[in-house]
Amino acid sequence: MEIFHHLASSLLDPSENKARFVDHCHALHSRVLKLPSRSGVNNSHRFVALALCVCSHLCGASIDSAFCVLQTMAPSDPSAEGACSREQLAQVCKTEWLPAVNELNLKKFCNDGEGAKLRRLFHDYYIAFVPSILFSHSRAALLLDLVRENGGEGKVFAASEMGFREASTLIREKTSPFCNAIVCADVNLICKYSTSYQLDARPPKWLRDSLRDCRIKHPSLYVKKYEEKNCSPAKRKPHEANISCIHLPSPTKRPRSTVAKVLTAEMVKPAKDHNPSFRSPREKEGAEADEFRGQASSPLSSRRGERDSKLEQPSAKPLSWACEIRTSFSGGDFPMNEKICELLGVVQESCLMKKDQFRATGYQRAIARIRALRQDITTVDDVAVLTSGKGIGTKLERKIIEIVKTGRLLQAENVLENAEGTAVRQLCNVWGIGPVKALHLIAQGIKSVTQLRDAVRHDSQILDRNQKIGLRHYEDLLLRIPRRHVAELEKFVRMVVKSVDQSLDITVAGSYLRGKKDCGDVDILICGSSEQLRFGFVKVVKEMRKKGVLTDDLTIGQGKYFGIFRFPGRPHARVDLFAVPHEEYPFALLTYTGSAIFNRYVNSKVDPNCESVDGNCNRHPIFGDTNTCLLVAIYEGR
DNA sequence: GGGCCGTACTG
DNA sequence: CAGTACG
DNA sequence: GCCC
Repeated sequence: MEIFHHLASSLLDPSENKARFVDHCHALHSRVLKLPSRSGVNNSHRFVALALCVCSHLCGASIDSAFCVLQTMAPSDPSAEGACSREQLAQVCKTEWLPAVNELNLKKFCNDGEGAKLRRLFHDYYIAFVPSILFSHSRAALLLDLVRENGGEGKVFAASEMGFREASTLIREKTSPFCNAIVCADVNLICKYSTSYQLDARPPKWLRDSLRDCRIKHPSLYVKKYEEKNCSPAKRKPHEANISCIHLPSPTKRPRSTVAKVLTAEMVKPAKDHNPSFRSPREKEGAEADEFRGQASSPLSSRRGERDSKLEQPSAKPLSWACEIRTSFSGGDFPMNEKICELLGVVQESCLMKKDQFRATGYQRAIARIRALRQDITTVDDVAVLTSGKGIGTKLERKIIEIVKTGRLLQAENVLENAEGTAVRQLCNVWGIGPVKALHLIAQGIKSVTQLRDAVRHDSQILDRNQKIGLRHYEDLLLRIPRRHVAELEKFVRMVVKSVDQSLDITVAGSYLRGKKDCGDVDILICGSSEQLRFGFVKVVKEMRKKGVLTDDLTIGQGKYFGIFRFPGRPHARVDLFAVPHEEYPFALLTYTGSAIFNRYVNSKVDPNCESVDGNCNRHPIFGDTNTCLLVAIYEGR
């Protein structure tokens, strides 16, 4: 019922309407309780389904979009992520609720104004989510932002009015070039997103114009030079509280070329020009393509099949962009996959402890790939699904088969029994302590966090400043942060930021933006012009400290702040603040949204020899061709 | 057998 | 510089 | 660990 109250309070202002609305929902609610239970569908699923129907009915939108709206409005509602698949929910909607909801005619509770408000609300999410079929949902936010900033919004995205089919066509027509144009520009540029270059202005007019018209204006305009800035701001230490400004952009250490880089006109070409498969999705069918499609489609597109048959949607778009990386799927119920990931995770961690980072990366990629799967690996035959792609070779295959067959992994058990390994693992969980430090400590006879605390009491020299902070909050920092708490922090920080400078705004990036159901830390981008950030960023930090939310500072660097926050009555948690000038925003958002594995993938595509205008400069690996993203399911980390 | 991301802070 | 961290 |  909470969902309905939520729904009612967000949508219906006059309390009379609201009460009646809730009454009707109560009626539906009691109807739910009388329904017989069916396999895989419990009553909480029914509530969700009911809420979906209400949404859908009120807005005249598809159940799928309703799902997105609902998820956003009540993201932490546990029933929304239960074992019931989206397909099942849709089924429940159709068979059990849609008639009842239509019959009630809930629309009468919204007068025109409210109806418009509701539609607007829906519309906003629609914009944000529809592209998530074409782009992964985390990139969709980026797209949305860029599109809005460039005034392309209204016309292009009258999505909810048109219904899904037209919208998706439009988006395919318009937004892909948009996205390609900005974010994908030049991989080299993206990878240097924040610190190496400074654009003159944002958004440059030439770019704005061509985005608005979806056309290249004057080719010469697209050639832009990015010159190295070599200012070197003074270093500041976190405990020196009297910092008053930061320097943006950061001083640049350019590891590679020093030659000016260029953005070529190619970056604003529509995607179809680069990507022959863009428009002709069904060209390369074949078993491999099918499997890829099945494996790596985004959550929304997983229902494509159904929609196809129902609406006869002309061309279900296959993946064309490498950014459509499937994010690991938390809503599913794949016990064996989880088991495999858990056991491989143990081994992965042990590799990390042994400083065998590359082996660890190997495991990490494999785990991410399995997490992204939406089919449970229960038989040895299923394992073939994994080995046919990249990232999982013979040795991992053997281990996975072992797990599938026996439910155990000998190697993992050995690791867990190993006393030293356990000690290293525990110590490494302290923020600031890595494998080397852990081994040092063990050499001193310190084998657990408890012992470490004792030891520090006697000799505070054994840990540095940050490690002590990490140790102090050891237990708290191990906890994952529920989305709902992140959302609250977001609200709070935005409030603080606005109070410091109206023109600044924030974006919560990281795993939150990737839609994870909980997060290890919170990454917040504070966006504004360089000038405003220069003082504004530090003020924000100070202000938050003043309000008692920041309990410890870990580091304060050029435009970044790592620290620890706590809301009263809640555990401490890690928060990262990044000052992001407008001109860097798309790139910063891209990197800070991650995942880490995705970033590595992107970075690995950078051609170090690319130093000037030439065709090779503009490959588009992020939104690139399907062929390169078969691997991609594995790029979603935690 | 050799590669595996790029960057930035701390001490 | 190595170690640790960020995505 | 995987991939070339």
